[in-house]
Amino acid sequence: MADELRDFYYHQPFQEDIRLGYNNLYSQTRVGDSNDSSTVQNIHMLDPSFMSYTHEYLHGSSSDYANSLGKPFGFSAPSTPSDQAFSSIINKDHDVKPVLDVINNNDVIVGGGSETPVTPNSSISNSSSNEAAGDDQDSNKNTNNTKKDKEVKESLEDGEDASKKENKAKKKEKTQRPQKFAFMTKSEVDHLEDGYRWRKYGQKAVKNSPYPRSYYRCTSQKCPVKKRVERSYQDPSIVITTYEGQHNHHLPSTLRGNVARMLNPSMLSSPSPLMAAPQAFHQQLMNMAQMPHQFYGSSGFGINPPTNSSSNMYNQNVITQHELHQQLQFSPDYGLLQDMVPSMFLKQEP
DNA sequence: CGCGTTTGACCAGCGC
DNA sequence: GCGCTGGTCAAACGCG
Repeated sequence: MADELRDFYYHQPFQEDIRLGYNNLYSQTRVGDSNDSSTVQNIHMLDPSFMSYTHEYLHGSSSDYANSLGKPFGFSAPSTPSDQAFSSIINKDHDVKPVLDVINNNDVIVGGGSETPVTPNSSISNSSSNEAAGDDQDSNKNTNNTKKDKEVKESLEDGEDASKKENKAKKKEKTQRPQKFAFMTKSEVDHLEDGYRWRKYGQKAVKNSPYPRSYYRCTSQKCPVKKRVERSYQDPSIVITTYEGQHNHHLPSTLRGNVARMLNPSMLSSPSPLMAAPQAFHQQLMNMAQMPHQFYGSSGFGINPPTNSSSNMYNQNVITQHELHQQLQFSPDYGLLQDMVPSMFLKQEP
């Protein structure tokens, strides 16, 4: 995994946030960099299906929600003895925390923020949302921005050869941009059950980490989805999972039952707004991801957007819980938003 | 026997 | 060109 991505992970406090209904379901949208005036824009949740799936993991779901997304979730199989344990795992032991949308066609999301990496070798680069991140096959090459910029610059200066280079670069960009979605999970289990079947095809030692990284491929025929799983060396209780690509098939029927059972709302102790308005929730997430400024600034919630390149939303763009509650109460989506607003935006009141 | 894991080898990209 | 690193391959192996 990229140093910058890893560093980004490692600098996110993994908060045990029980204030919010959706434990640790954060939309982390770091914006800007102290040395880069270009803020990260067009932030996406990347793979809506996975996003919803993650959410379902934590809080259950209705098949209507899945269907509304056009995704093949048709849970119908009967329960099995393992259901209970599975459910227990999901509901209690695993706090899933979507970290960031790494790549989505035109945008790279790994924001530098004003926090600089602690790791000396690391380089949370100024991941401006320009073409410089185009060759990011592995979300780990944002540090190449300058190089790429230079390349492009030279291309512009060198005539025909230059245009060839440029075309090559563009081609490269287009061909190597699989969707990726990374998140952290607090779990003792490395490979988390997610309803799909995976075959491990590799394992590598991770630089500067005692924990290896495992590579998995979806076992369904012609399904391009891969995932990488590694454990944080700073906090071994955290598993970092990176999904790449989108499933082009249904959930394995043998597993759907378990998942369905696990996600049965009746098993949940507390009702979730998602149950009532899953579509709205999903839309909110997508909106929040794509237009963070609206949520931080112009939404009327009083959350100020990053005003300059050195803004750090973790420190500066926060409001108190009291303020938030006051403001959200006037929103028709209060319940949803209450649960959605990342706790990191909330300044703890004394 | 089928399926999944393990693990050393291999390859490509990148920096020096 | 060389070495390093991340990612993948594929044969061997284990398990039910």
